Amino acid sequence: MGHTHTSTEMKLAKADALCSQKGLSLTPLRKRVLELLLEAGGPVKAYDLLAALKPDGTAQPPTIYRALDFLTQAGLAHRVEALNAYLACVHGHGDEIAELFICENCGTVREQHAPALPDHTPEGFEISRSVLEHYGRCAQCSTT
Amino acid sequence: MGHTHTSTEMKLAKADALCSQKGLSLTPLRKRVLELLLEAGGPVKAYDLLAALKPDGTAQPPTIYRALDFLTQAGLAHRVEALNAYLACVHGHGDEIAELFICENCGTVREQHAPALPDHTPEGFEISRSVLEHYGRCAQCSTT
DNA sequence: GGGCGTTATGTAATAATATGACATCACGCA
DNA sequence: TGCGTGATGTCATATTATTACATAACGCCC
Ligand SMILES: [Zn+2]
Ligand SMILES: [Zn+2]
Ligand SMILES: [Zn+2]
Ligand SMILES: [Zn+2]
Repeated sequence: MGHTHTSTEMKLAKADALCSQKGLSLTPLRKRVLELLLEAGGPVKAYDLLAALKPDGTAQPPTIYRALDFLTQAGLAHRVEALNAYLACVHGHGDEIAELFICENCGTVREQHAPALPDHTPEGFEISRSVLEHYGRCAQCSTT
Repeated sequence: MGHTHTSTEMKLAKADALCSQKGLSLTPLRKRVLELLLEAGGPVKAYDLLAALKPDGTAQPPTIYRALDFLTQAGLAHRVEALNAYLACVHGHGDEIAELFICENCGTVREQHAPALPDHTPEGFEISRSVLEHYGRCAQCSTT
């Protein structure tokens, strides 16, 4: 059994624990979608996930969008806004939020934490959600 | 003649100047789209712009997407990724990039500058474009 | 065990957003 | 004038996402 597979299983187990702790139910369908995201190791489009769920094409869009909504709400995945794609979250976030560095050459995404309150937030503005995405070339791709 | 109108005209004149300086041509169509964005004073959807361009519904999508591409390339407008909407840029950016604070209650957007190189950028990552959007409640809407 | 509310899923239809491909037009320039 | 280039017009289609309603699964009370 390869390393990736084992790692995926561990992450799924962690997700299970996190969900039951929060009173959320990580159903087989939702878990399967998270597994697909983890296996992909990068951003995946909703319709690609849909096709992977049911290769015969019988799964309908709401199936995948509902699962993705759940996962993003639960903090187990992020939506990459400028790609219309979804990404498994690689580490729980507390107060901090996700900041993504997306390589346009090789497609890899590096996820980091960023402070919930950016510098120079306008006086009185209450942030409920932030989108922090940087596009460019990763170190690997820059040198070639 | 009201203040808003005058201000829009001034901004259009500035845009004209900026374009000729850069060797870009702010054609009537492109200028009209920018004018619509300026008049709206906030994010507008592509198909709404399209409808405004030709209320009889004869304008086709590529018309508006091409104009928006031009305006965003020229730095005269921004795409608000998480809204699928477009926004006139209220001030030229040099090296700095746009950071948007979007009120989900009243729809107003506050645009600020942010440094092109965020803290903790991964070693060697070359950023070509960043998306910085914060959603929440503005000061006005927080107090009510 | 039988009703019953709640949550999750299945399914069909459609809406909303965006692009590709090719024709035509306008304009500067040899 | 003829040509090359950039801009626009137009038709078709692709991609992304939601609404609405039916069904299923499950716990809970009786
Ligand atoms: Zn994350
Ligand atoms: Zn790369
Ligand atoms: Zn701007
Ligand atoms: Zn507000």
